[in-house]
Amino acid sequence: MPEGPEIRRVSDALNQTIAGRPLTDVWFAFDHLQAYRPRLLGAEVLRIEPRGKALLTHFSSGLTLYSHNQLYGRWVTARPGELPPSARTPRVRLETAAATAVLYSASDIELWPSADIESHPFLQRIGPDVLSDGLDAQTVLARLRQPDFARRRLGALLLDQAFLAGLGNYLRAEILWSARLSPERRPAHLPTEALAALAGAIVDVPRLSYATRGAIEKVQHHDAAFEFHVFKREGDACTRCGTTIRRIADASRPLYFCPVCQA
DNA sequence: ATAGGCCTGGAC
DNA sequence: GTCCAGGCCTAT
Repeated sequence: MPEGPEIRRVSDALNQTIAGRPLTDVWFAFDHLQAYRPRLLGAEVLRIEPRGKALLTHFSSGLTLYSHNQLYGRWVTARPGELPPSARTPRVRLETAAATAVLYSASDIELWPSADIESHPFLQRIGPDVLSDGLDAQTVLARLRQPDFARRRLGALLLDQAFLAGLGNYLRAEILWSARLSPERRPAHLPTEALAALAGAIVDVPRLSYATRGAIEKVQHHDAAFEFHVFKREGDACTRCGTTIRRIADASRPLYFCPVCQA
């Protein structure tokens, strides 16, 4: 599940179902991980921690499961003993007395000593999680003003996990629309009010998505309140000014925007 | 900054 | 089968 809000939803669900209990069974599709089964059986699932788009599952036996879903991985929970029917490839199964959690399809799965997990290359590289509690507009504003970030085009900057972890292709489009900014703009050249609007959108838009169940839920349940104003809406009328939404390639990814009210 | 590759699933 | 994708890494 792609971006920060969706990852955090998954993390919430796993914390509510399998955390706080000992593992009654554990299974990995990869032999080099399955070898750790004896060290995990009976260990407690302490908590599941989102870090940008990665998830850390901490166990009481001193191991941490690092997983990254890329575009295709997916965690599913089910009643204990049951395996959710899926055409996908199961890669990890965690079982407690309360629930089963299965990770499908993901290819980016590792077990680390919990004490060393912060030295994981991905965690070393990424910036603060955009959805973390302490992240406010002031913090984001200060980060936007750091010279290395301030010079970048917004279209590319917002995708860079080293700037803020958890933003992705739909959030960058919705943030830029919300702040009324073109992807060509650069923080260093923005007037103060525009910079403040950008910082505000970076804080608010992901939180709105998370609060309204995440974009993926919209596809699955058709009742999520989070609305795309531009993402995948090429050809639609801009909800703000009526102009036709356009799609271009930006940083090798599709980017949707309103050519009139985003300047 | 950009292209290409990797991995997997889904839409066509 | 082909192409694309809400991601990320490496090479240029």
